[in-house]
Amino acid sequence: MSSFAGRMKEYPTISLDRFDRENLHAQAYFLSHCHKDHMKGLKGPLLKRKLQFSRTVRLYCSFVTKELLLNNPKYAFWEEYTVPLELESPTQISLVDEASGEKQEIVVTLLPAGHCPGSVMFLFEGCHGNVLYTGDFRLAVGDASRMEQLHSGSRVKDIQSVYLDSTFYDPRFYQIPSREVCLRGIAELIGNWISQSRYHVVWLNCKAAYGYEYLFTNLGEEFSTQVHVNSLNMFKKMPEILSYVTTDRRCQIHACRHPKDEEFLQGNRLPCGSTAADGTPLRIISIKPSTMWFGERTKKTNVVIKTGASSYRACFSFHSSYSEVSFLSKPFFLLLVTLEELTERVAPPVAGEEPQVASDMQPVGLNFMDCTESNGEEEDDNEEEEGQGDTVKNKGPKWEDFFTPEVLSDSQNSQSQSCCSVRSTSPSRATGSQTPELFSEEEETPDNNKGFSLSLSASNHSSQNLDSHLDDTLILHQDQNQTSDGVTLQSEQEQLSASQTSSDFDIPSTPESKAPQTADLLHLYRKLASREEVVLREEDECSSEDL
DNA sequence: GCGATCAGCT
DNA sequence: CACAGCTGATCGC
Repeated sequence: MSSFAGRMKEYPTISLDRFDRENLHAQAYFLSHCHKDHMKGLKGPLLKRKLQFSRTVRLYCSFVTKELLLNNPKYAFWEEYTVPLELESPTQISLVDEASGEKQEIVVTLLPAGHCPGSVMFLFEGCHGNVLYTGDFRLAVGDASRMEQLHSGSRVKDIQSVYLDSTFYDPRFYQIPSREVCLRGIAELIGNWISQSRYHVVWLNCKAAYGYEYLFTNLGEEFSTQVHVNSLNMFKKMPEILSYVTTDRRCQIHACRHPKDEEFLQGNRLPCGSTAADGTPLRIISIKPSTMWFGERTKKTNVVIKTGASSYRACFSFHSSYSEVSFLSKPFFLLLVTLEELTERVAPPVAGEEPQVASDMQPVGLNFMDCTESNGEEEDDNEEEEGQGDTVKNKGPKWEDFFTPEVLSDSQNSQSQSCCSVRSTSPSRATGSQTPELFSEEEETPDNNKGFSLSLSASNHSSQNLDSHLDDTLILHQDQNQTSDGVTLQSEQEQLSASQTSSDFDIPSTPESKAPQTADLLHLYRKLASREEVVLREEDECSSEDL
């Protein structure tokens, strides 16, 4: 369940994915996707009442999310207060303090999150800096690098904080087979089964949540059929899904549900009650989509596993794996703090006081490059993200692509949409520097507004069985990384790139590479921090389109 | 009766 | 192996 409290330190007057408690006072609401654990308080009577008295408070989400939301009668009262936004199109929103009339402008951009239908990430740009709230997401390596809105020209935007779905942000979940691979495995199993006779049917044991639809559409397409589901209502305005689902039970692929579906299966019935046509018993297999992951060094395993005489488990994940998360977050990487602290810091920090670092902070992601099996052939079949793999290894670090002082497109680009010209509280930014203060100046207090923070928040889905460092929010503090423990120092050598844009920060791991030595990293970081040139690829310098 | 919370289950 | 979300018990209002 998501444990994100709903607010970001930079913009505490807006609430995301939480609608209870303090969030009742928000000036604008954002819903990343339509999963219940991100809708806490959304049907609360207090909130409903507040809306009726407000002229300015609105809920912003994608069109699809609005549709799914309003499909549930309990949320129907949101109809007139919900503003759907197009993907990837920056929209200015006024945050109004209705008591004082005070107004603040903020620009929000919705980015596809790949978690479930309608799911988005929110990029906010305003006078308190740029922040990215990912919500839950499943993005493959390379996806984020293709998102124009995260870039200014050829550079990654200066993003102050990333509020990140950390569900699988643990090395244990190093790799989760890609959607394509999982789909292929499932389709093969289904194909082999349903081709045997019309009485051979498949039951997809899916949970009551949005997110399996792409499975239905792809299988529907592959087998020229429709998938039986309980209801079509929510999809009535989504033809691209609607055409692949049906309430007609006479099909071979089912994803219908019933509270007692396991019992039904025992009795050789499908959850919809179907049992036999013209007296011939059905031959039913069940496939349960569930997350399967592979460690850094784990050999590949089949994405479909037989768990019983007629039951299977198939790999399926709504969330990005550790490596996918790492690649996404890398450019923004710096600080980890607990969510509790983050919340505290919504209030002014105590001057001169060191923010408290989570005691269980881990050097996340340190062993990346070391990964992979040794026989070089599995890269390709394992869908390793479009074979960028081999283009990377001999290239120099591209860390500076994101963080060199020269890079500065931001002041021209994103600023133009912001309400304030330049941050006054952040001198280095005021001058246009995007250098993350890897070695923060001593005199600076760990101010909220300064430096980067990677807030692993939004969810502690996996906290139950994992070590505490995974519990919801972790922020990696910039002041930690000069220590020799390697904290955060993992990132830069993966910034290798030979790809088309300098901002292609999503690079698959390189089989031959070794984990960097701490000493080397320190050396490199010191150079970077002192703005020495480390490796520079001229051709990728800012292009004129920035302007 | 309703909401919030939690254990249990899947 | 998780997740998302239900059901049902309990408690407070």
